[in-house]
Amino acid sequence: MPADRVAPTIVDVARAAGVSKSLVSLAIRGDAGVSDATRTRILAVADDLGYRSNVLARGLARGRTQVIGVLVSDLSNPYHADVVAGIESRAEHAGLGTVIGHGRSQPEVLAVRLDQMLDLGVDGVIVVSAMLPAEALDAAATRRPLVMVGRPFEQPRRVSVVRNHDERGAAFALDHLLGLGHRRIVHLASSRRAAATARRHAYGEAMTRADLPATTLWTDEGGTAAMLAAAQTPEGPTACFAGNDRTAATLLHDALDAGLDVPDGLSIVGYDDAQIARQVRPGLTTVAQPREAIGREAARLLLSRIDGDRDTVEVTLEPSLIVRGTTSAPC
Amino acid sequence: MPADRVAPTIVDVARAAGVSKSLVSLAIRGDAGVSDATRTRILAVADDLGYRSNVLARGLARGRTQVIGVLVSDLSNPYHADVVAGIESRAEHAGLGTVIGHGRSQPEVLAVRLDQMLDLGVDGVIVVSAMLPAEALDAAATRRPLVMVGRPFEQPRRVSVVRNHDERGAAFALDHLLGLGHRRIVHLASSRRAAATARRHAYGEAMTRADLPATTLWTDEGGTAAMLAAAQTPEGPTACFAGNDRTAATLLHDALDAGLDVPDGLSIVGYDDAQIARQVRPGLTTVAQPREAIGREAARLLLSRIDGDRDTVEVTLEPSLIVRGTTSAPC
DNA sequence: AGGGCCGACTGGAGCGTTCCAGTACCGTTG
DNA sequence: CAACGGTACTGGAACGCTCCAGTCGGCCCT
Repeated sequence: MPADRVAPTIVDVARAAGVSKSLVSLAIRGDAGVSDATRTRILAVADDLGYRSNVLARGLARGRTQVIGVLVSDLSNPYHADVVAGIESRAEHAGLGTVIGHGRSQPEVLAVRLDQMLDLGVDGVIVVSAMLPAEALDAAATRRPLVMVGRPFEQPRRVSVVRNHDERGAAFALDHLLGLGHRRIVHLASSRRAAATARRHAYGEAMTRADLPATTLWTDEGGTAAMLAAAQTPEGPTACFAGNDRTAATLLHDALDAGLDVPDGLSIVGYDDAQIARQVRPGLTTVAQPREAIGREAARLLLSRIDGDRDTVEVTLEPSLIVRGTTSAPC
Repeated sequence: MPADRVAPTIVDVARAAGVSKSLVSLAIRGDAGVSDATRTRILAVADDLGYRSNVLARGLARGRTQVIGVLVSDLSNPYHADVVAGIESRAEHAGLGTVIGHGRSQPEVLAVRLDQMLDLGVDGVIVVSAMLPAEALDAAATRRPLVMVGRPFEQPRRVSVVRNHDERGAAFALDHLLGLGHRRIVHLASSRRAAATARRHAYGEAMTRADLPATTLWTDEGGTAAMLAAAQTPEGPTACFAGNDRTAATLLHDALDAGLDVPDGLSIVGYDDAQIARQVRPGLTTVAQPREAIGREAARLLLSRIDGDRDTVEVTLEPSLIVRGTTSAPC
């Protein structure tokens, strides 16, 4: 294909093959009702000319582009990357393309990107971000099917949700610590969003069930320092369940700096199995979300919505505990 | 806008405003030649009806979609995220949308995504990945303007390139070490790709210029261990210039494990200012690429190509040295 | 007063598809 | 042998927009 020649259209193929454009269209889409001989001839000619069907024109005529959009709030978050990989593999399997919109963790940018993707004609959208208000999600959902990954900020209507079971994950973490023999376990929280809140509640319930007092400290109120000071007293906590890995990693650094031994002086469990959990030393014991599975499930739900299913559902997937080096029996 | 009503078109707006669809089109695109009174009336009506211009139809009619595509090989790489942010800010400034295609570090997936984005009708593509063969890039470049970020695997024709000045960055690192008084400086290499090779050569030249012997060790040949063993002898190296931060971080871990003091027993400099450079302790001294600037520059080049500029150029941007805790004067 | 010009606006063709209502031809059947 | 049904194929309308060639007044100039 020489440079800069205008791309061949279906009519060029039709003319070259000596048939009508309608027949070329049918042949290319693999429709029945085209004789085998004609089909192979048409396909050969199309290939020969370097013909590529124009998605814009097809989208205009059919109202479908065979492309789904994925809106992520933070590209550099490996959690998002894994979810996206799951989405892509499922979409690809169904013969759909995927484009990604990047919101740079800014709600306004996120909203703009969402609109842009819908304008571009995607058949549906998966939102991997908890930063968008319910009204923006609902507005988008009136245009195209929409599935959201993670706990929504507020519960939108008309939107399916896929997320990990935060309560269960927190319970895993607490069972692990309790099983090791810890009794004085503190929760270090750093966010008041939905997922963090669920984890915090589950912590409280696990402690209550074990007949132990629950204490939550907040990082934005100096909780990390308070936690460390307490841990160095004889009656202080022997373990900490942090709301996420970043919080846990910071605590770990500060603890080591303060001369505390981890895990022997203080056990730490995080949540998310973020990249940092593998990079700190000792490696962080944490709760892992089934990220790719979450992505695949989200794509599955979206595809069924695109195929006309009108129900919006909520799916929770099971997380799992990953034991690394920051937990041991209290001494 | 009640749910599921079909989206209003330009004709609906025209009818409601009592003008022709052509005039609506002109008014909406801000074309001159529409009286102010009529324009405001049309815009009000459009807004009222919740009209959104159909990008597919516009793209079909104009041959332009006002959207550019960004192809990245690895979403979870923060370097890529920063470059993308730079691209987006420049594109947004020019009124263009951005969609991202994700290649999951697999050349075949990358190629498929590239085709898909072109099919979708993007006006141009920026490739942030060195994994695509020159022929795939050239093929894509015959369809739309294409700019690539980073050193191409092989040099494609018809493609503009934006990258950091690896030679200069390596020279910064070496100047820093030499300035501190180091004389026995080893290079630890882990890749034979273009950027790594440029850094290696620049290391060699800097050493030659300082009249010192150059030694390159390869990680895939046990270079890290050899490096550490040598560093513990009296006449061994006092500093190491690593080809990238991942290699440097591994060396740092292993050095600390082996009981070597960093920086006093061994100084280490990395390259890239990856996330990990900030996470290790002590923080890694490294060379930072101007990532956002690279993205903005790539977008600028692409926009000018889209506007009809036919020249393909190659732009190198200046990196900078970031001094953290892994370098000090030799003792 | 007539011609020319300019600003505001219109109608229709065209972009590359899909979809629908046909047509032509063939073999089967009563 | 005419009616019928089915298969293979065709032509044109439609999708929602842009673009181009006009039309229509009103104003200025000579």
